[in-house]
Amino acid sequence: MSKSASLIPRSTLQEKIATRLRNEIVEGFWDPGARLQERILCERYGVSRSPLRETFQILVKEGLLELLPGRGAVVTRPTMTDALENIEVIIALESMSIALACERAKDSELAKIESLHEKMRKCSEKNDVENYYQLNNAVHTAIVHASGNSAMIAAHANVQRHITRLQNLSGALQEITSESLAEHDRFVKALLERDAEKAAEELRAHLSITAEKIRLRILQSE
Amino acid sequence: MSKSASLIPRSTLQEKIATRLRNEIVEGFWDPGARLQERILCERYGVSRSPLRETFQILVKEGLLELLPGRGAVVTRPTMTDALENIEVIIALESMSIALACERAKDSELAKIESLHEKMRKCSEKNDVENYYQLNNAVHTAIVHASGNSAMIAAHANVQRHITRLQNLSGALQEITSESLAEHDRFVKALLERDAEKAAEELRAHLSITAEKIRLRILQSE
DNA sequence: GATATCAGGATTGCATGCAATATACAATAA
DNA sequence: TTATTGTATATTGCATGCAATCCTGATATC
Repeated sequence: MSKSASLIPRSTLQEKIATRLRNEIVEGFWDPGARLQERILCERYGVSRSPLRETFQILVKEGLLELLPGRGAVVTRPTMTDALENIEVIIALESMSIALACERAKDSELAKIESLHEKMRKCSEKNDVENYYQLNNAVHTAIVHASGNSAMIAAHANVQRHITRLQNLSGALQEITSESLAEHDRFVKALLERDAEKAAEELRAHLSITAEKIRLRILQSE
Repeated sequence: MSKSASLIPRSTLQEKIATRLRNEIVEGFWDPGARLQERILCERYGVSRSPLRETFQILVKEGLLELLPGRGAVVTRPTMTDALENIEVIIALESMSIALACERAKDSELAKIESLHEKMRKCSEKNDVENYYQLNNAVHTAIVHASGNSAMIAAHANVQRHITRLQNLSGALQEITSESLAEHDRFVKALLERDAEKAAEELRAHLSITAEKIRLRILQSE
């Protein structure tokens, strides 16, 4: 009990800055295209340039920043085309996840998903838009977690972040509709019955409709 | 033609270091678990600590390094369990990609894939293991590119890297077998016929066999 | 012999310094 | 006016400095 005194790892400065800056970008505090000057962020977060610049590299990898050599960091500008590409990746990851979840997830995990789904239904009945979105995302995330595959979870989180950001920036992509809820009903039911093929198909169908809506938006804006 | 003189962006030091260090880790020059001391790498690459430390953050995001606060950078130790998780993500991404490619890819792209496939067949006939692996990877990567989805391409590259690394570290995961080649034949044929459903199914079947082999290895080693 | 203690040096985390580049703006020319 | 040049300032890219922490190994203790 002597060798390593600090088994509880300290949290690093970059982690903290990354968390703050990431949230501020995803929530729209910094506009897409905005230039992030080092001096200003250093003052804002009360740190020096070294940990800040290391944080920049993290957020570049997350697709939230772009680094222009000699000109510093710029907030990326997510487009509807990006959203469509991301949704297609999400379809791939979530349909695989739900199939794996049917085979592997513990009953308690499935029960948890059902409970989130039911809460979401309540919100839809009360027309509680804010919580509806959050629970919607929570259901999808929970399904990926239920796959028990941490690489899948990481890949999904990376892509999900962009969708969330575009929802924040451009108003919600999805509305509360009875169709959407019915689709959720179907894939959750199949999941609870552990019918992998059906669950994957229903989830794919649900997400494809979102993808189709985005395609329409892209056509409109051209 | 005056405002921005440097439209051709300079390459940054971190990029160069990242490329070198990434290759060295993937190719096994630095052992898994090895501690990377800043001073040693600075001398090796002829740079100072600032750009090196920024590079560390990049490779952490790529899953090649781990940063232990106060103790610096350590090369990650990929396991067979990781490989299995990664293969499952690859199944998700590639089966979606091949379906999209059936719908969208240009004839020339499909022809390119066919040509890679045929080259691979030649290597298998000549028992040219080295090139067989490379072409095998090239076929899979080309299919993802043919999806025309850059988010998919990026996600796939991230995961593929780990598989490649584990192949380098632990000897090849796949051998040249007539079955494996026959599987390739089947999904390439379906792709050329633009039969999305069949192509996805055949590719999934092919990759699932790799996954199964990894599962066996995991069981053996326990 | 095994474990604990504790300097001393090495190494990291963060701050700062310096030169090169980019930006902003005023003066000038077309 | 609009475009162009020159210059001062701001900003970035990389190097270095300093204090806190970690590691090593020599000594002490059981």
